[in-house]
Amino acid sequence: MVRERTVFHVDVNSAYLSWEAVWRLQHGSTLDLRTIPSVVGGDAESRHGIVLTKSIPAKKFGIQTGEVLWQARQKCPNLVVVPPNYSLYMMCHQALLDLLHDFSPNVQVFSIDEAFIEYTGSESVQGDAVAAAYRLKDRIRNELGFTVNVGVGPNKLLAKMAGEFSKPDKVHTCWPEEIASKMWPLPVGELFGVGRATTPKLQRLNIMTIGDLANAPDEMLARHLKSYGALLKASAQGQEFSDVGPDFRPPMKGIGNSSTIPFDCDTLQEAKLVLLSLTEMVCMRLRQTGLCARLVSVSIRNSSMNGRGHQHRMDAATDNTFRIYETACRLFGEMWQGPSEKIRNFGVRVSDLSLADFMQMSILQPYDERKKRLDDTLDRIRFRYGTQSVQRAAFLASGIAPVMGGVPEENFPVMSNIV
DNA sequence: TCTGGGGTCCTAGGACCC
DNA sequence: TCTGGGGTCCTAGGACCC
Repeated sequence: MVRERTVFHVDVNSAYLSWEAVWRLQHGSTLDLRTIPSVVGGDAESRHGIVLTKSIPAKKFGIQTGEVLWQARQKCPNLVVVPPNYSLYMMCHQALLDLLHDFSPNVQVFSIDEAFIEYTGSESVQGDAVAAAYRLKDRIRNELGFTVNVGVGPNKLLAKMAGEFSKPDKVHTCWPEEIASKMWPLPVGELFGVGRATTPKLQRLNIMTIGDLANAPDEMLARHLKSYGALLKASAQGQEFSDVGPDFRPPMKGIGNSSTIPFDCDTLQEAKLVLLSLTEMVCMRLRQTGLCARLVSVSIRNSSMNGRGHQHRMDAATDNTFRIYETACRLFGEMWQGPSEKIRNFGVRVSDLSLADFMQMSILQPYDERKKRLDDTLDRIRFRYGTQSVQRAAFLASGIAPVMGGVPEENFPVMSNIV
């Protein structure tokens, strides 16, 4: 049967852990991490000790993604914890992408381990959609060594929901006539868009399953969830109309980096170094994409895990590290209570972006050619020799990294265009 | 024993203008 | 003698995703 529209969703099973397992097997290990209770976890010493990905056996112990490692170990004393290796994951991501592009010209990357494929119109060449989904799944397993789930449906939402039905190494469909039997019995929290905060809200309204949500009165949803209620109800009914395609990527809205530092910061001097370090990374990425920003936001989280943020709209867009750093410092100064408040996490983010080519000259902040040259020089050195190859003198013996935050080698837009 | 990092979108209240 | 109302911008905060 040929459908009006057919979309695939491909999702790597326990991505980081699978990739780690495959790499180890290929490098002489006899132990397959996927077959034992194991997790990829951050470094507890530097206060990054959470579960990033769990194996299926680990899941059976009740271990959850995002959980702190010591809690996970309490649930499973024999838990094997391995550190993350992001460059390996980027390579695996690329390998998967290459294979998907070989399978179809219409691939939309959704995250490091997920992608959509528009299969509409491919039946005449590749045959029945479900059979093709099985071929794709098996080919990934045989050629790359890790398993995926492939969800098949009439739109991106249902394809994605289908991919979740059971794991690993599975193909599932969720066609319109299957929504009631396959999707509606699931707990409402399983629906894309229903998270930690909305689940209890819906449960209080006696909405326990996706089916309950699909049949809930509009007026009640609007009263408790505003416009989000109608969106979620439409999702529960399987309605979603966005396109698949690399061209459909929404333009980038902002660039930010944040970091939990290994110690609690309680001096202005240290705080400013952390802010500079983050600003270096943010601005490097900003200049790399040829953009300038007008809005600077700083966020902090203190030792009690309470967080807040401040933002400032500058008179003119800039990509200059020093200007953005100065703004960030001022914002921090405005919201920090002083040494009594110990800060564990800092974030710097820029938004309200515009093309650097059309950067406005501001009368208040005259364009500073020397600052621009310094930025360009540092960028070139760091691009060639690595981010740690040059550093500002203030960082020497500070114990604070001169450039902080990850550089995503690829931009992963969230499905903001869903609906 | 201690809780990551990268994003996007929506809402609400106050300021300000006409 | 009485105190409108709509629109937009700015800022903070919360929700969601992987």
